[in-house]
Amino acid sequence: MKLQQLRYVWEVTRHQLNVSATAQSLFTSQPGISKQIRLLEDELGVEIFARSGKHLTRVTPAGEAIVELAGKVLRTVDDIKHVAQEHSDERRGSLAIATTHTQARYVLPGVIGEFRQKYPDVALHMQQGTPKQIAQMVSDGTADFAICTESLELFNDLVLLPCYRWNRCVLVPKGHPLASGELTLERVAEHPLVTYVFGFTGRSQLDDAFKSRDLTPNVVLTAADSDVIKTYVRLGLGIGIVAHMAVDPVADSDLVAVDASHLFESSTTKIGIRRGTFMRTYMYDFVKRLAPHLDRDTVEAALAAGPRHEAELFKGIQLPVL
Amino acid sequence: MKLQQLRYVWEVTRHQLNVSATAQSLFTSQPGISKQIRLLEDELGVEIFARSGKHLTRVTPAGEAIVELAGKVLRTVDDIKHVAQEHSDERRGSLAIATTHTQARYVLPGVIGEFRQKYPDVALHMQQGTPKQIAQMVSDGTADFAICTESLELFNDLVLLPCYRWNRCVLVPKGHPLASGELTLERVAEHPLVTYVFGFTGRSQLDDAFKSRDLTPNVVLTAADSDVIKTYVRLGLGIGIVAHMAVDPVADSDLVAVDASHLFESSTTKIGIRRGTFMRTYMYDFVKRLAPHLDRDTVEAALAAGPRHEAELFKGIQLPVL
DNA sequence: CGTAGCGCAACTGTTGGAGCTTCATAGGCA
DNA sequence: TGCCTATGAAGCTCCAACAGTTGCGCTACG
Repeated sequence: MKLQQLRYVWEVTRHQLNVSATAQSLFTSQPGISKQIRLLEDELGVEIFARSGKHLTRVTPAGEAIVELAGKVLRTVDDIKHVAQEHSDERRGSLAIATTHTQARYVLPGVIGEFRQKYPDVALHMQQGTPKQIAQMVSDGTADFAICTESLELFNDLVLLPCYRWNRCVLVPKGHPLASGELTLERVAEHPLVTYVFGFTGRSQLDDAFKSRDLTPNVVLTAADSDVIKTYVRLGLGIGIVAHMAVDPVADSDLVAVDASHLFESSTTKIGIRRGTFMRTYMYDFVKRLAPHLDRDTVEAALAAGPRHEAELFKGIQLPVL
Repeated sequence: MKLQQLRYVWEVTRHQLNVSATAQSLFTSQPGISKQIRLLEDELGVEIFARSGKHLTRVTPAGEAIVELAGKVLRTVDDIKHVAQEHSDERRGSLAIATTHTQARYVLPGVIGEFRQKYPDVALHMQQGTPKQIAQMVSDGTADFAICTESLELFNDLVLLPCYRWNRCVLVPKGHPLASGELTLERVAEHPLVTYVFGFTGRSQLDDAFKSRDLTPNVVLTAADSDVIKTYVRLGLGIGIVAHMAVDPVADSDLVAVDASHLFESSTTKIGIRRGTFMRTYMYDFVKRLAPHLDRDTVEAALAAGPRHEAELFKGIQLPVL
């Protein structure tokens, strides 16, 4: 058994069982991969992929387990590389962050700015996606950190560290009736709404609030992106409900942001890290810059805690509110 | 990075950094191993071993972490092989049991007899050692199961499953004053004792009992082996205190065994399994034969539970008493 | 001062990968 | 429904790289 073989098996499953595409992405030849996979199957005495004729159609039950373990091996190998790099040059390395638009655009710039200044030799990779994709990436080992508000709890190989809470505001054009007077859910529900897609940036809290008052909001447009929402508010399509931190007092001075923290439950943005990952020093530093209460000891304790047990660590902690 | 390189690094550390000895045990040449380790160190950019001249003297701090991760990789690779074998032939494989003399000699024969009958193609390996060695072997991956009464809790990568409780008895030659009359700690303390070495077969419970009554037992000989203890009792060196199950009504009919369960706390024998191991079907079966309350679901739940949390699973369970 | 034990160098057998060809399937289209 | 083409996997051969072997010299330690 060779690492190369495990890598091929893992990558082929990640490329929808398309060997040629896998070969291209790995800069090697298709026959090489086919051959190595065959060799591995021969050695193990089990078919990993089911074939119909010359096409790989699906992963066998044995293959499922093998692929998962192969992933574990590859991640551990990555950890070895990280450990080595940590000991040879602790300021050099790479950091892959998977996050949603709102975090990437409005929260992370400050943190990343400071971080780059301190660690100019750490290559930063930022990937955007849906909360589920983000969680998947970290679970896979494609990314180191998942930073978002939803869906992270779906993967129980992720340790979740609550970072900060945030509230919503209603965004209206200047002169809009909602710009003045007391803001109530009933008044909000009278207007067409532009807000986040379900599964994004605390959308469920929003729905819950309306439902608890038996109101049906008239959502005319949803987007995964606060900037898109603002654009349509400017067009007069409706009023926007966005995260408070997504409002820029200068760039958005043509709009009026009315605080809505009394209408909706606040949401908590968390950082998700795969359990068992080797954490570089600069990774701890990044987390601390994102959420000052998450110092190295706290994060280590959470990573060491058993599945579903890290929550207890944060019982008494007051999170910052953005 | 090659699996071979990781295997070499791991094996060299397990051979006290003696490359030549490692080469012999792996049936390869010393320069081959040296070369591969060099190559790995070059690739990682870190020294794994510190050298003085041409001798490997110790493992560097970076090396410590790398060796540990390499071990993890190798164990996962073994798991892959096990998975494959489970799917190709679920009745064939191997099972390595590490245990102490008392279990191997008096408890396991019955279980292993039945087991062999059902799984004739599973190669059984039994290794004896001190409880600490046993725990280390399972933690290493050298053995699958650790079966003993002590020290297993020292390794927190082991999941501990309580199997059965057992009591002690006092073993005396026929006609000995202790053979009749009520057995008390005070009377026992009047005689020279032959019993288990500390760290073996529930020795600590024994000491605790005497200490709680402010008695100092006169221990004249200790052994790791119930048979050795019996031999010296026969020689008249003193009275023996052994596990109840270590007394054979036929073979030991020349001695008198007086039940001492009212004098000493009962001990619990546990089975230790490394967290995250892939368990073959026949392994679950073995565990169930050893302790009927440990069915597959229970064991799986315990293996999935976080460190130090599996104990909760067994709160309400009444263990069999041997 | 002798020996255990490592590194170096030249050599060899093995093997992983490239390139081309062959073969099987899926899907489009009549 | 049947034919045809595009896609994609496997077989084969050649080559280059490399892991492992053998023999030898060197170093450290008892």
